[in-house]
Amino acid sequence: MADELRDLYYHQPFQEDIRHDSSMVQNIHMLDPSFMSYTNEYLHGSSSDYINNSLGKPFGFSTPSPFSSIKDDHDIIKEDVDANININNDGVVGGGSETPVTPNSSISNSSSNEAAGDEDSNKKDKQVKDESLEDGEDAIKKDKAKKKGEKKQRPPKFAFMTKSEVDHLEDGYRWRKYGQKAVKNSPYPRSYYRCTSQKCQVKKRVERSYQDPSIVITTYEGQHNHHLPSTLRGNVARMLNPSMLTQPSPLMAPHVAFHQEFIMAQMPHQFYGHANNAFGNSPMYHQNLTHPLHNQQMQLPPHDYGLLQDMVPSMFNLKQEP
DNA sequence: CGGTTTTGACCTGCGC
DNA sequence: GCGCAGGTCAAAACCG
Repeated sequence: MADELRDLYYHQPFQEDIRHDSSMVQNIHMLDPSFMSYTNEYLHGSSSDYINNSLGKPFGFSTPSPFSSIKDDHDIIKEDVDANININNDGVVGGGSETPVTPNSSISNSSSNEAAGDEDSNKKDKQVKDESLEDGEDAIKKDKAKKKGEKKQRPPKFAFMTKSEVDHLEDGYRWRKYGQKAVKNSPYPRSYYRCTSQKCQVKKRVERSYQDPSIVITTYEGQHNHHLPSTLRGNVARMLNPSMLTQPSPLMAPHVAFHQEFIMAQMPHQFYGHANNAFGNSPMYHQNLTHPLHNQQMQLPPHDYGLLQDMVPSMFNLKQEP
């Protein structure tokens, strides 16, 4: 399993910056809670191992070419889903024995994160119940009782790193910042955002790597249950239009203030399965694709958009429509 | 004026 | 039980 997962999804736009370490790659998976603990451990600076191990190789890219390694979209999806099933059932990532073991073990971090997710989910539940029940306290008590008895499922998460001068990267959705916290061992704070759409509980965390301040780490949690805001939709769609892959994009214009490059991304099928996901519409991805430095390797045959097509199927469908 | 950001307080879980 | 860290709340400030 670990071998199968290896080399999938991992893009390596900065080969000069990111050292290969496939032994780490196989321990990472976007939808895997263990992976999240991994990212926490290695990116959030909660462990000294972050300092020792992650410099220059936090995600251990092992694939020379972003797309050449992607043999078949369907295979990837299948493997991805299978991996998630295993991960969710076992609670341990495949090849877990190779998961970095640190004083703050990934397991403990995972449980911590999971607890946080549970907490958050419970709060959401609380809010919903408070709205539906007149006796809010009873609802809270019930939730607390429920919380002790059973383990709630975490919403899927995935994280990626982007080289950017701006913290909050435009991804086509509207976000409201609801918190900011100082990150231990990091001079850079972590910001918490929530999708502004009603009933959409997608959240994201944004923080800057203190190892490389030019890198922004974005973690999405949940799945959008709505379409892109209409005002943004056109721009995003245009940005993701495959015909633009080898052409200058509006975002690539010289006047664009920031330069951001996609350093790492994993696209769990659950996320890019439909167009209305947080990542599939990310202009960051597009920018990476269109970056002059990467144009060569990013140029794709017109008939095969590979991962991009999988990420934003509706965009491709759109193109076919009159 | 409505939406967003800021920021200190609060809550929760975990490790010791 | 206590302290710490992560995450969230919510009032005030800010902004277009």
